[in-house]
Amino acid sequence: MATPNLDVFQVIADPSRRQILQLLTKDSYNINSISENFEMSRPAISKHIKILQTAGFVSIQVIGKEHYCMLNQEGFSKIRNWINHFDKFWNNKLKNLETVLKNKAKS
Amino acid sequence: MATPNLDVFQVIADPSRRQILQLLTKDSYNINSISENFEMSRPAISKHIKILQTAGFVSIQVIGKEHYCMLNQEGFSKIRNWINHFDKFWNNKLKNLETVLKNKAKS
DNA sequence: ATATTGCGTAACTTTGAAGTTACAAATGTA
DNA sequence: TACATTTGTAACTTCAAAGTTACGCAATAT
Repeated sequence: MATPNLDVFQVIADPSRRQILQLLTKDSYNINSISENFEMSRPAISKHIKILQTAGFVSIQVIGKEHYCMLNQEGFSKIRNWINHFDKFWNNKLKNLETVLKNKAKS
Repeated sequence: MATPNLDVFQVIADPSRRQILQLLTKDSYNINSISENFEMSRPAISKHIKILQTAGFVSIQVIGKEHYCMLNQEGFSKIRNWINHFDKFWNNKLKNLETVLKNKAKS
Protein backbone atom coordinates (compact mmCIF):
# COMPACT_ATOMS: atom_id res chain seq x y z
CA MET A 1 0.00 0.00 0.00
CA ALA A 2 1.30 3.43 -0.90
CA THR A 3 1.72 5.98 1.84
CA PRO A 4 0.38 9.03 0.10
CA ASN A 5 2.20 11.83 1.84
CA LEU A 6 2.96 13.14 -1.60
CA ASP A 7 0.69 15.44 -3.54
CA VAL A 8 -0.47 13.37 -6.50
CA PHE A 9 -0.81 16.50 -8.61
CA GLN A 10 2.74 17.51 -7.84
CA VAL A 11 3.85 14.00 -8.75
CA ILE A 12 2.31 13.95 -12.22
CA ALA A 13 3.42 17.52 -12.87
CA ASP A 14 6.84 16.28 -13.92
CA PRO A 15 6.92 15.42 -17.66
CA SER A 16 9.51 12.70 -17.17
CA ARG A 17 7.31 10.95 -14.63
CA ARG A 18 4.36 11.10 -17.01
CA GLN A 19 6.56 9.62 -19.71
CA ILE A 20 7.51 6.80 -17.37
CA LEU A 21 3.84 6.09 -16.69
CA GLN A 22 3.24 6.12 -20.42
CA LEU A 23 6.04 3.61 -20.93
CA LEU A 24 4.59 1.32 -18.27
CA THR A 25 1.34 1.00 -20.24
CA LYS A 26 3.32 -1.15 -22.67
CA ASP A 27 4.91 -3.54 -20.25
CA SER A 28 6.68 -3.99 -16.90
CA TYR A 29 10.26 -2.83 -16.78
CA ASN A 30 13.02 -2.84 -14.23
CA ILE A 31 14.82 0.36 -13.31
CA ASN A 32 17.69 -0.12 -15.75
CA SER A 33 15.51 -0.82 -18.75
CA ILE A 34 13.38 2.19 -17.94
CA SER A 35 16.43 4.44 -17.87
CA GLU A 36 17.51 3.07 -21.24
CA ASN A 37 14.43 4.79 -22.64
CA PHE A 38 15.40 8.18 -21.28
CA GLU A 39 18.30 10.55 -21.62
CA MET A 40 18.71 10.69 -17.92
CA SER A 41 20.91 8.95 -15.37
CA ARG A 42 19.71 5.82 -13.64
CA PRO A 43 19.67 7.42 -10.19
CA ALA A 44 17.33 10.07 -11.53
CA ILE A 45 14.94 7.39 -12.78
CA SER A 46 15.26 5.55 -9.50
CA LYS A 47 14.14 8.66 -7.63
CA HIS A 48 11.21 9.22 -9.97
CA ILE A 49 10.09 5.63 -9.48
CA LYS A 50 10.32 6.01 -5.74
CA ILE A 51 8.11 9.08 -5.94
CA LEU A 52 5.63 7.40 -8.28
CA GLN A 53 5.45 4.41 -5.98
CA THR A 54 4.96 6.45 -2.84
CA ALA A 55 2.16 8.38 -4.50
CA GLY A 56 0.47 5.16 -5.62
CA PHE A 57 0.99 5.37 -9.38
CA VAL A 58 3.41 2.47 -9.57
CA SER A 59 3.93 -0.76 -7.70
CA ILE A 60 7.13 -2.74 -7.60
CA GLN A 61 7.82 -6.43 -7.67
CA VAL A 62 11.31 -7.49 -6.65
CA ILE A 63 12.64 -10.52 -8.46
CA GLY A 64 16.16 -11.27 -7.42
CA LYS A 65 18.12 -8.10 -7.85
CA GLU A 66 15.73 -6.64 -10.34
CA HIS A 67 12.89 -4.33 -9.38
CA TYR A 68 10.03 -4.58 -11.84
CA CYS A 69 7.71 -1.61 -12.07
CA MET A 70 4.06 -1.71 -13.09
CA LEU A 71 1.16 0.70 -13.01
CA ASN A 72 -1.01 1.04 -9.91
CA GLN A 73 -4.56 2.38 -10.15
CA GLU A 74 -4.52 3.97 -6.72
CA GLY A 75 -2.83 7.22 -7.68
CA PHE A 76 -4.80 7.68 -10.87
CA SER A 77 -8.12 7.40 -9.07
CA LYS A 78 -7.32 10.43 -6.96
CA ILE A 79 -6.85 12.52 -10.07
CA ARG A 80 -10.06 11.10 -11.50
CA ASN A 81 -11.97 12.03 -8.35
CA TRP A 82 -10.76 15.58 -8.68
CA ILE A 83 -11.85 15.77 -12.30
CA ASN A 84 -15.21 14.19 -11.49
CA HIS A 85 -15.82 16.87 -8.91
CA PHE A 86 -15.54 19.57 -11.53
CA ASP A 87 -17.55 17.55 -14.02
CA LYS A 88 -20.38 17.69 -11.51
CA PHE A 89 -20.04 21.45 -11.48
CA TRP A 90 -20.52 21.61 -15.24
CA ASN A 91 -23.45 19.20 -15.16
CA ASN A 92 -25.19 21.24 -12.49
CA LYS A 93 -24.66 24.37 -14.52
CA LEU A 94 -26.23 22.67 -17.52
CA LYS A 95 -29.18 21.45 -15.44
CA ASN A 96 -29.81 24.92 -14.08
CA LEU A 97 -29.79 26.29 -17.58
CA GLU A 98 -32.35 23.70 -18.67
CA THR A 99 -34.58 24.55 -15.73
CA VAL A 100 -34.47 28.20 -16.59
CA LEU A 101 -35.36 27.50 -20.20
CA LYS A 102 -38.27 25.22 -19.24
CA ASN A 103 -39.69 27.82 -16.88
CA LYS A 104 -39.44 30.40 -19.61
CA ALA A 105 -41.32 28.13 -21.99
CA LYS A 106 -44.16 27.75 -19.49
CA SER A 107 -44.71 31.46 -19.00
CA MET B 1 -9.35 31.15 -26.43
CA ALA B 2 -6.51 30.08 -24.20
CA THR B 3 -3.04 29.78 -25.70
CA PRO B 4 -1.91 26.62 -24.00
CA ASN B 5 1.84 27.00 -23.98
CA LEU B 6 1.62 26.02 -20.35
CA ASP B 7 1.67 22.45 -19.10
CA VAL B 8 -1.79 21.88 -17.63
CA PHE B 9 -0.36 19.36 -15.17
CA GLN B 10 2.19 21.86 -13.97
CA VAL B 11 -0.57 24.42 -13.60
CA ILE B 12 -2.77 22.32 -11.32
CA ALA B 13 0.23 21.13 -9.35
CA ASP B 14 0.12 24.27 -7.24
CA PRO B 15 -2.22 23.83 -4.23
CA SER B 16 -3.16 27.51 -4.19
CA ARG B 17 -4.29 27.34 -7.79
CA ARG B 18 -6.41 24.27 -7.06
CA GLN B 19 -7.95 26.15 -4.13
CA ILE B 20 -8.76 29.03 -6.44
CA LEU B 21 -10.48 26.65 -8.87
CA GLN B 22 -12.38 25.18 -5.93
CA LEU B 23 -13.51 28.66 -4.89
CA LEU B 24 -14.71 29.41 -8.41
CA THR B 25 -17.14 26.47 -8.28
CA LYS B 26 -19.17 28.59 -5.85
CA ASP B 27 -19.39 31.77 -7.85
CA SER B 28 -17.55 34.29 -10.02
CA TYR B 29 -15.15 36.56 -8.21
CA ASN B 30 -12.93 39.44 -9.15
CA ILE B 31 -9.24 39.40 -8.31
CA ASN B 32 -9.58 41.32 -5.07
CA SER B 33 -12.36 39.17 -3.65
CA ILE B 34 -10.40 36.05 -4.51
CA SER B 35 -7.38 37.31 -2.62
CA GLU B 36 -9.56 38.05 0.39
CA ASN B 37 -10.04 34.30 0.63
CA PHE B 38 -6.31 33.61 0.80
CA GLU B 39 -3.42 34.59 3.01
CA MET B 40 -1.49 35.83 0.05
CA SER B 41 -0.89 39.16 -1.61
CA ARG B 42 -3.13 40.33 -4.44
CA PRO B 43 -0.27 40.30 -7.00
CA ALA B 44 0.34 36.65 -6.19
CA ILE B 45 -3.31 35.85 -6.87
CA SER B 46 -3.17 37.93 -10.02
CA LYS B 47 -0.27 35.85 -11.32
CA HIS B 48 -2.04 32.60 -10.49
CA ILE B 49 -5.13 33.75 -12.33
CA LYS B 50 -3.06 34.68 -15.33
CA ILE B 51 -1.55 31.22 -15.37
CA LEU B 52 -4.94 29.53 -14.92
CA GLN B 53 -6.36 31.60 -17.72
CA THR B 54 -3.50 30.91 -20.10
CA ALA B 55 -3.82 27.19 -19.44
CA GLY B 56 -7.56 27.28 -20.08
CA PHE B 57 -8.89 26.62 -16.59
CA VAL B 58 -10.34 30.08 -16.09
CA SER B 59 -11.89 32.72 -18.28
CA ILE B 60 -12.14 36.38 -17.43
CA GLN B 61 -14.86 38.92 -18.04
CA VAL B 62 -13.87 42.54 -17.62
CA ILE B 63 -16.63 44.76 -16.28
CA GLY B 64 -15.36 48.28 -15.78
CA LYS B 65 -12.24 48.03 -13.73
CA GLU B 66 -13.14 44.68 -12.25
CA HIS B 67 -11.96 41.39 -13.74
CA TYR B 68 -14.41 38.61 -13.01
CA CYS B 69 -13.04 35.09 -13.07
CA MET B 70 -15.02 31.96 -13.87
CA LEU B 71 -14.20 28.34 -14.62
CA ASN B 72 -13.39 27.23 -18.16
CA GLN B 73 -13.84 23.60 -19.21
CA GLU B 74 -11.00 23.63 -21.71
CA GLY B 75 -8.17 23.01 -19.26
CA PHE B 76 -10.02 20.36 -17.31
CA SER B 77 -10.76 18.31 -20.39
CA LYS B 78 -7.06 17.85 -21.07
CA ILE B 79 -6.61 16.31 -17.67
CA ARG B 80 -9.65 14.12 -18.24
CA ASN B 81 -8.25 12.91 -21.55
CA TRP B 82 -5.07 11.87 -19.83
CA ILE B 83 -6.98 9.96 -17.17
CA ASN B 84 -9.22 8.33 -19.78
CA HIS B 85 -6.14 7.08 -21.58
CA PHE B 86 -5.02 5.18 -18.52
CA ASP B 87 -8.56 4.00 -17.79
CA LYS B 88 -8.43 2.32 -21.18
CA PHE B 89 -5.27 0.58 -20.11
CA TRP B 90 -7.00 -0.88 -17.07
CA ASN B 91 -10.06 -1.90 -19.07
CA ASN B 92 -7.91 -3.70 -21.61
CA LYS B 93 -6.10 -5.48 -18.85
CA LEU B 94 -9.42 -6.63 -17.43
CA LYS B 95 -10.64 -7.76 -20.83
CA ASN B 96 -7.50 -9.79 -21.41
CA LEU B 97 -7.95 -11.43 -18.05
CA GLU B 98 -11.52 -12.38 -18.93
CA THR B 99 -10.40 -13.84 -22.24
CA VAL B 100 -7.79 -15.95 -20.53
CA LEU B 101 -10.31 -17.23 -18.01
CA LYS B 102 -12.85 -18.10 -20.71
CA ASN B 103 -10.28 -20.00 -22.72
CA LYS B 104 -9.29 -21.89 -19.62
CA ALA B 105 -12.91 -22.85 -18.99
CA LYS B 106 -13.22 -24.24 -22.52
CA SER B 107 -10.22 -26.52 -22.26
C1' DA C 1 -9.94 68.00 -11.31
C1' DT C 2 -8.56 65.03 -7.84
C1' DA C 3 -8.72 61.01 -5.12
C1' DT C 4 -9.74 56.20 -4.86
C1' DT C 5 -10.18 51.62 -6.44
C1' DG C 6 -8.85 47.47 -9.09
C1' DC C 7 -5.45 45.50 -11.51
C1' DG C 8 -1.00 44.24 -13.90
C1' DT C 9 3.93 43.92 -13.96
C1' DA C 10 8.84 44.68 -13.07
C1' DA C 11 12.56 43.60 -9.89
C1' DC C 12 14.05 40.98 -6.35
C1' DT C 13 14.58 37.01 -2.77
C1' DT C 14 13.93 32.55 -1.28
C1' DT C 15 13.16 27.83 -1.52
C1' DG C 16 12.68 23.35 -3.20
C1' DA C 17 12.68 20.16 -7.06
C1' DA C 18 15.46 17.74 -10.45
C1' DG C 19 19.49 16.51 -12.11
C1' DT C 20 24.44 15.04 -11.53
C1' DT C 21 28.53 12.05 -9.56
C1' DA C 22 30.33 8.96 -6.17
C1' DC C 23 29.80 5.38 -3.10
C1' DA C 24 27.70 1.31 -0.68
C1' DA C 25 24.74 -2.78 -0.35
C1' DA C 26 22.70 -6.88 -2.14
C1' DT C 27 22.17 -10.46 -5.48
C1' DG C 28 23.76 -13.53 -9.11
C1' DT C 29 27.65 -15.74 -11.69
C1' DA C 30 32.39 -17.60 -13.09
C1' DT D 1 36.11 -16.47 -3.51
C1' DA D 2 36.13 -12.88 -6.75
C1' DC D 3 33.63 -10.26 -9.97
C1' DA D 4 29.68 -8.26 -12.36
C1' DT D 5 25.00 -6.55 -12.15
C1' DT D 6 21.16 -3.95 -10.22
C1' DT D 7 19.76 -0.83 -7.21
C1' DG D 8 19.46 2.87 -3.50
C1' DT D 9 21.16 7.02 -1.41
C1' DA D 10 24.10 10.81 0.19
C1' DA D 11 26.12 15.19 -1.16
C1' DC D 12 26.18 18.64 -4.23
C1' DT D 13 24.79 22.10 -8.07
C1' DT D 14 21.55 24.43 -10.81
C1' DC D 15 17.45 26.62 -12.02
C1' DA D 16 12.83 27.95 -12.06
C1' DA D 17 8.59 28.68 -9.54
C1' DA D 18 6.24 31.31 -5.96
C1' DG D 19 6.14 34.78 -3.09
C1' DT D 20 7.16 39.71 -1.75
C1' DT D 21 7.26 45.08 -2.41
C1' DA D 22 7.03 49.05 -5.30
C1' DC D 23 5.29 51.27 -9.05
C1' DG D 24 2.23 52.69 -12.95
C1' DC D 25 -2.10 52.72 -15.48
C1' DA D 26 -7.03 52.86 -16.28
C1' DA D 27 -11.70 53.29 -14.60
C1' DT D 28 -14.76 55.16 -11.22
C1' DA D 29 -16.28 58.24 -7.61
C1' DT D 30 -16.32 62.73 -5.18
